[in-house]
Amino acid sequence: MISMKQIATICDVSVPTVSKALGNRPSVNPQTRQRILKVAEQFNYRPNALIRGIQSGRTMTVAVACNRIDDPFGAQVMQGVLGGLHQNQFECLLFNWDQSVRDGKRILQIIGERRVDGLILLPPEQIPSAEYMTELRTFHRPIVIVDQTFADQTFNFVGTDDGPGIEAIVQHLTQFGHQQIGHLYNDTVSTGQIRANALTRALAQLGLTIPQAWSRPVVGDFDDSYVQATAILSQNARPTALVCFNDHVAMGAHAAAYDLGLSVPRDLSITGFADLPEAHTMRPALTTVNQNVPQVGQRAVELLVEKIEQGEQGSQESQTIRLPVELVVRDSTAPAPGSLLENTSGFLKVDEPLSTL
Amino acid sequence: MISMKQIATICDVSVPTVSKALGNRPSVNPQTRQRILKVAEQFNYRPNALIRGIQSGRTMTVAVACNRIDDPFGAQVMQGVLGGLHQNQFECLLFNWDQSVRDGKRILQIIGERRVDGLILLPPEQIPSAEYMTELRTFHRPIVIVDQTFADQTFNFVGTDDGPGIEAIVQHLTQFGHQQIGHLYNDTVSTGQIRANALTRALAQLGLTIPQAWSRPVVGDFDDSYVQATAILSQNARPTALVCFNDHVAMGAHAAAYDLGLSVPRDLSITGFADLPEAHTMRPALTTVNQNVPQVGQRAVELLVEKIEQGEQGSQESQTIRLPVELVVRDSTAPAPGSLLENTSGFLKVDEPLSTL
DNA sequence: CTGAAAGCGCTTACAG
DNA sequence: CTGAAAGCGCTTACAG
Repeated sequence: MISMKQIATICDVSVPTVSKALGNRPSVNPQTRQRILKVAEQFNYRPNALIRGIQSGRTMTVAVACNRIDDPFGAQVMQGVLGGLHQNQFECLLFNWDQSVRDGKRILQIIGERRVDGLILLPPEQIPSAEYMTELRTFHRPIVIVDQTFADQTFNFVGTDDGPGIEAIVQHLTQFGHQQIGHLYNDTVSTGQIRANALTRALAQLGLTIPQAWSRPVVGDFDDSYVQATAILSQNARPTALVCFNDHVAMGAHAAAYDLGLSVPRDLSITGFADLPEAHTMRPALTTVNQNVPQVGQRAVELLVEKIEQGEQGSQESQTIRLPVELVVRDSTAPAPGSLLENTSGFLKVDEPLSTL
Repeated sequence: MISMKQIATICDVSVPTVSKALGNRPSVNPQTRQRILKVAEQFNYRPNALIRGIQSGRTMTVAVACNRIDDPFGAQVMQGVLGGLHQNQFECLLFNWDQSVRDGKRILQIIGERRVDGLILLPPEQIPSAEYMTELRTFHRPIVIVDQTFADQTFNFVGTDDGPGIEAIVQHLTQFGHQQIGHLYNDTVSTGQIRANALTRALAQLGLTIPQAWSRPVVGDFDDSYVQATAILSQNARPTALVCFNDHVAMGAHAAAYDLGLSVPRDLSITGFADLPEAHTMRPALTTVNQNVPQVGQRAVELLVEKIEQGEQGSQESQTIRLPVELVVRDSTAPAPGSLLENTSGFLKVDEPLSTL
């Protein structure tokens, strides 16, 4: 690739003159500028962004660390992140955090060496290890964490307002006459804890509780929830509705019900959380809470860019942003078997948001 | 971030000495080295990778251009790509090609400015525009294109051996007694064309053809195929099996069948192509062809790295690599209604590869 | 073993 | 309007 020095030689001027001409600075003779521009064009000159990064102290690069890029939730976040970064002229350096840690390569070392301007952390599948947290602390540029909060949270955070989502689900199910409600929860992540608490609270207000036998933890996604749902649904006494931690857990529950010969939603209502594309494509389509996942990614970028631009003088306080949700009623929920409502509420089955919370 | 110069000042030595000490070069007094290492450690020194990139002409960065990162196929590729890059010590600069083009920002300009060592191109959803191709030609470093070939292909390519996959599907379906076969094809991409041709040919060898009424094009993914499948399945005479371009098209067909009250696989067998995670989680689980998608991504990286390391002297010929596939028989296919085989072949329903082609 | 010099590809004062 | 000089953070001969 041609350099300014080479252009300077060709045009018989000095490098600073080339720099000024190409940088559209005023004090250059129009004719000289033309000559220089023409040569640059001809040889397809590209300014070296690495140099610019060194000199300005701004690489216009944001690192994004994910666990698995093929996790549909993370992929949705990424779509928003990429959009936001693009709008702000930043580029995205993508890392698999687990992979680096597994190899004993410190991800923040790489990020530091590359002088990225900030870091977006996609939700780890589990509460991160102490090692992970310690490493985060050594990064002296803005960080935004997406979706999950950590115990001793002092990070910028963008996620979802989980509580109201669960409340909307409870309202929806109880309006359908469900009283026998089961729960597949994930208490290894903050969203799981919040949702579980919200569920218990919302049900309690209606005088309802979830029997131990119908409440089971899931950690992994599909396969694990398939096993746990099978365990719940194989009992003599079954719940009429199953509230699931997220859409993937709901898919596991759906598969378990299907394989047990149960009909969803006739025999069992199922709810998810997230509103991934699969919620729309599976059959029966999934009643779930829309988290507007790409929007979460977009906001994460906006917050990060704000922090980057504030630099050292900005308030060092970390911000927490939770985006609102909406219940999306589809076909995986129906009046409880035997309830008075049964066979009367088909009109509620629309594949669009019912309410904004 | 502390620099070598600052370390040099603190340790009262010259910058080259610091460089040698930190670079583990021999000719440094052990005591001097110790002093330097200690200070570096203490101030959390990180060598500036930008400088290294400039000096070595190798940024150890590969650009990956995708259309939508939240496309599950692309995400699976990415998982393999990230793994491969990590193994080879490269980092990944991720771009959304469409986004850049839409904004009139030339992606290769950015890539050029950042001096990436190579480019991996994830499959565009449609045959790329002339503009896209022209831009590609101006990039003078190795490029590997994944999954789709282009008309005037002279690029390095890693994808799937599509033909045998289709042949395996045909064999499987006809063994199940299917003679009335429908087809949802996508002839806007190279894989779609190859698969469609392979299907026609394989059926012809068995004396079978697909009636016009049962053959429909799909371009988009789920929604489009839902519409097309509904059109096919709403006719008086229905096929007993539907061969779908890929898993997402199969999901659309499955949803259409479900919504029409048809039972899969009793009334209709459906096959996909790819073996995305959804093929395993949907119900009935999808009979499909496993493309080993992450492996495709991994191979793409290996080929790219090879080309990068060869540099200018390597053969400039572009390579084409097609990975083998295997048929995965699950629950979306069954003996054709009315065929002699009906009710006799449950034993074939295993969620694992039947054969390696 | 150590450091002054030159260079990677630029930009930014500053002198002419 | 133009260019010599200094600097960004390094590395690599080379002289001492």
